[in-house]
Amino acid sequence: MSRIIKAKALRAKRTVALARWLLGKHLVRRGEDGRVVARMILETEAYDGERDLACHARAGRTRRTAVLYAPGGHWYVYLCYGIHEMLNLVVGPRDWPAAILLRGVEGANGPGRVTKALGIGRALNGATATGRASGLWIEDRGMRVSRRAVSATPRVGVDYAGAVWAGKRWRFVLEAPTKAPGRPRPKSTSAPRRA
DNA sequence: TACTCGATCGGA
DNA sequence: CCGATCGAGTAA
Repeated sequence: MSRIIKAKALRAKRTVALARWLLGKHLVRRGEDGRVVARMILETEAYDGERDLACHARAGRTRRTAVLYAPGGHWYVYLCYGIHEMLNLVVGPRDWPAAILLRGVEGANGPGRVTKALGIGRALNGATATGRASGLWIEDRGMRVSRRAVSATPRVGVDYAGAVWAGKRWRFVLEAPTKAPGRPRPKSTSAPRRA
């Protein structure tokens, strides 16, 4: 079972909830040669609105941030540190600038490595993320993610945003699904429940 | 036009 | 820890 994520789904929930929801979905890339590669999304980060001082839209609408104001379902790709391409999924309704940075997928840990691994560059900036047309989309392949398999931490590299915004735990990490039988359930010690 | 500084990474 | 490397944003 495998279905392409539709724009509607990317506009219904709030940005932070979507960042968590994307964990376990698959980033699917069709290359020039027609080969299709799918990697499970393992790490995301939410950027939400002009008020969010870590978000590129903090300075409002500019040539670069224009795509963030598009309705959810487009790609936002930009160059960071002059070297690394960063892949973001624009989410939310039109005119609410928000995006989710894809920081990690199976086999690629780190936003710069994700794009390098899948051959993603700025040519995809503004392209649709909700269909095969752009060669890059997201699929739900039925992976179920339990709440406790996800950890939430502060976003990386945004100290400049100040304590309040840098402190938001808007980075979500899915611990790699393990096939092996889980560790034996910790024997519930018969210790008293309360002191 | 002249600056400054990054949503990072790999190597010393 | 440091340098790479370049475009967006800002000030002038």
